[in-house]
Parts: sequence; structure tokens; C-alpha cells
Amino acid sequence: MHIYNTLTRRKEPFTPLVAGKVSMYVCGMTVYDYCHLGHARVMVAFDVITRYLRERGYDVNYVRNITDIDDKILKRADENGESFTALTERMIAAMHEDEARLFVLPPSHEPRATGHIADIVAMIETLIEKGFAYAADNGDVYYRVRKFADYGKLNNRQLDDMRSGARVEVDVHKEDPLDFVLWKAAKPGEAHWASPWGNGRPGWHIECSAMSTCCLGDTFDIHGGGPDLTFPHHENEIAQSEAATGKTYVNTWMHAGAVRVNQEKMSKSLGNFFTIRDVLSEHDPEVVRFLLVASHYRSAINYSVDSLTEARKSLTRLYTALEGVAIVTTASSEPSAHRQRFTQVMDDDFNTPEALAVLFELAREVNTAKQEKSDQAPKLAAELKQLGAILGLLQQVPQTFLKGTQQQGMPLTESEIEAKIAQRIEAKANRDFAQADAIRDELAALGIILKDSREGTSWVLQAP
RNA sequence: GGCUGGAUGGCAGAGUGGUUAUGCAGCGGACUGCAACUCCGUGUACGCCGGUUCGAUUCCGACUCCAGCCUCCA
Repeated sequence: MHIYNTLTRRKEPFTPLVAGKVSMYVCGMTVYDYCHLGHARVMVAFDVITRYLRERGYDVNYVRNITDIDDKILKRADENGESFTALTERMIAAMHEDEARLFVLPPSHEPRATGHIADIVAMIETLIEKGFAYAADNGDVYYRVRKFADYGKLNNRQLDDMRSGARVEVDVHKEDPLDFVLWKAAKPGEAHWASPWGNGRPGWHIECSAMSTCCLGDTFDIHGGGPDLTFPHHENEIAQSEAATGKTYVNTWMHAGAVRVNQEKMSKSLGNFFTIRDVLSEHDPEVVRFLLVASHYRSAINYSVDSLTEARKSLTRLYTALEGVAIVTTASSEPSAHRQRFTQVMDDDFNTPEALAVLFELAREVNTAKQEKSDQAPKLAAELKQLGAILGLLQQVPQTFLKGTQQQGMPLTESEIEAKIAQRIEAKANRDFAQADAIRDELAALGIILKDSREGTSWVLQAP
């Protein structure tokens, strides 16, 4: 198996530190607002990676943190007139709801920054002892960036280059403008924790260093996150952790691609984001997931409603193959050609688009088998569903997906549709094709497409 | 200015030194009362200019353009 490592900028053979076990940390959400599609991308990408690693027999310890104390959280809570914990609890619950709807399995552990203050303080103390950090007279503690020789290695960045472009905020308390905060002194009335440097709260970067080390050890296999975290967040994590422990922090750095809107990054700063719940109010969650899995996890995707419409059509093809076949799971002794190819492409840095191509080929074979009434159909369909599961797809009852019961604004109830279909069958029996076609057109106008077969008439709700 | 990625057929999106990605859309055929579904067939696609090579979309170099990071952001 090969994985692209952001640190070395190439695909590398993947060998976990401990045979058979994978330790993985992914930067999670700062919970001051609802998750948007960029978050969905990261959640789904690492969900697929986790599912696949487990499929390959690894015992995966997947840790994804929650940043539940931060300037934005305090600001938003203040604006809302609620306690910051009330805000974060609400947003965490919403996040869990969103990810569950997207078929994202919960991480093994979900540490919260506020639950690891002691670990954070201890790590800062170590950094001060070793000369990598200093307490300023304003109560803040800063990391001494120039002290860490490898600073910039993840982003191939030279400290002096950064200075010139410098949109770095000048702070009289810092020894160097590039130094970043590890512990932030509390202003009067702000939420705080006690520390050797006075009351305050942890900086963002140190949280992840402390929580990851606490949960996974000084060195672990995979660290993941969104595309915009490579600098400064992950660079700072390396500086903190490697300075504190003297060991390699992470072996493989993985970053998901951006989600764009009109070729521009979707982000909270730009205000051009779509929340997961907004999108799911109009689209089937599995369609959103399919859209995300249909591109390689590292490439940027441009979000649009058209892309969702197409994703629904593609997924409809897969579910149509599964429709009306009894799934028979057989304990096969050796992996099929499909499974081998699936494994081969997924082993190559989780190539989900190629993996989907395998599913589509399988779907064609299922359809052919169905047509020929071959006894291979159930077995092929079972394999399609099994491989789909590794991508977190195709686990719904086909009819449920195809009939779009998740969709809003269903124009007719199921029984009303069935009644229309019965009328049409009767018209057809009377060879009153004009009447039959009128009923079909009437339903089609509502997005309900009829499909006749020897077994009878079924229907699907067309996109969206 | 520095650093990362990217540019593939009508659209989306993989990949490869010479041979089919895949999906959607289109076209032709089979099936059908007609359709839909399904199946079969069907596209001289690889930003631009040089170089290496028997041969490059694929390797190398220059260029153009796009996106991201260098400030909180997944």
C-alpha cells in the first residue's frame, strides 16, 4: 500500500509503526458554527481511509479532536448571549448528526481541548524548560520559532522568506513576529483555566500536539486534516511536538483537497460556504457522499447543484443494478477479479474514482446477469454491495434510495403513485395506450419515471 | 515576492512512454405497443513551445493560465 505524504511530497510505501495497527489523528472542527461541505470532505475522506484500512485488516485507532475553546467560540457565544459551553454542546451535537447522515462512522476517540488542559500545560512547561517557549510579561506564552531548526519543513518554507511578504501581526510581547501563542492570558470575565502563567486558555496549535500525543504517543502513523491546515497549524504542531519529545512527530501527513464554489475556496472567511444541513435538506445524503468519493481525496472539487444532480444519476445506476436482486453473501475462498482490482487501486493512495469504476463494471455484470436470469446475479450484487460498503455507499435498500423518500416535496404519496400505476396497467390491458401514456406523462412531469419489466412496473424519482 | 498543487474528449473525473478508465450527456442498434430501465456499438481527449525517445498526453526544460498557503479557516 502506498500513501502520498505531504511532508515528502511523494507516494511512499505505508508501514505502520506497530504491525497490524494504525494510529491516526485528524484535526477536527472548531465548534462555533455548523459544519460546511469543506468539513464534510475531510470527514468523508478519512472515513473512507479508515474503512479501507480496517478492510485491509488493520486495527485503526482513529482520533479526531474537537476544538471547544477558542476566540471565535467565545465571540460567538457572547453574540448569542449564551455560555460558550452551551454553544459548543449544541454544535457538537449538530456535527454528530451531520456526520451520521453522511454515513461517516464515529472516530475511535474524540478528545476535546477543554478535557486536556493539564496535558497542554505540561507540554508548554516542557517547551519552556527546553528553551523553545517563553512566558511574556502580558501573561501569554509564545513558541520561539527560530529555536526550532526544522521549522518550515512541512511547507518547504524558509523563515526569512516568510518575513518579507509578512502579513504577520506585530506584537510587542513577542521576541519575533513569527512566534505563535501557546497560552493566552484571559481577559477579565473570560473563560479561563489556571496555569503557572496565570489564568488563561490554550492556543489552537498546542491543543492538537497535546491531544494527539496523549492519545497516540510521541510518534504516530498518520496525521490528517484539511488543505488549509498545512501552514501554520501543522507546521506549528511539528515544531511543538518534536521540540518537546525530541522524536519524529508523524510519519505520514495527509491532506484532503479543497471544496470550491465558482473556482474559489469555500470557507467561513469568504462566507461562501454551504452547510451540510442546508445541502441535506434538498439532497439525499448518500448523493453528497458519492460526489465526495467520486474525486480523489487530494484533488480540489468544485461544488455545484449540477454536480449533485449528476452524482444522483450515477448512484441511481448502481442502485438500479441492486434493485430486485436477492443479495446472497457467500463465503468465497478467494477474492474475485473485481475485488482484486478494487484493492489494487485503493492500495494506491486510496484511488476512490478507480474504485468506483470497478463498482460500475460490476453493476453492468449484475444487469447482464439479471437479463439472462443467471444465478450469478445475487453473488455479483452481493459483491457490489460489499465493495460499496468499503466506500460507505450502497447500504440503503435500493427502493428506498430510488424512490427518493429522503427527498422533500414529494408530490404524491406512494399509494397515490401505486394507484396511478394500477390505472395505467389496466389501460394497457385494454390496449388504451393513449390513456396509459397520459398517466405515464403525468407522473413524469412530477419527476416520477416509470420502468416496466416482466415483474411489473416500478418507479424512480428523478434528480434532484 | 516565496512555497504547494493543477491544466485530460460536450461536462465530471482517473490513468498511462506505444494497447478501453469510469459516470453523465450525444449518436446508432437490440428490447418495448411507444417509452423508460437494461444490453451492444459509437468520440482521431490530453494548455502552449522546445527537448529526450523508434515512439510522449505520460519523462525533462521554458512559458501561459487556474487554485491554494504565506493572517483565523477543513
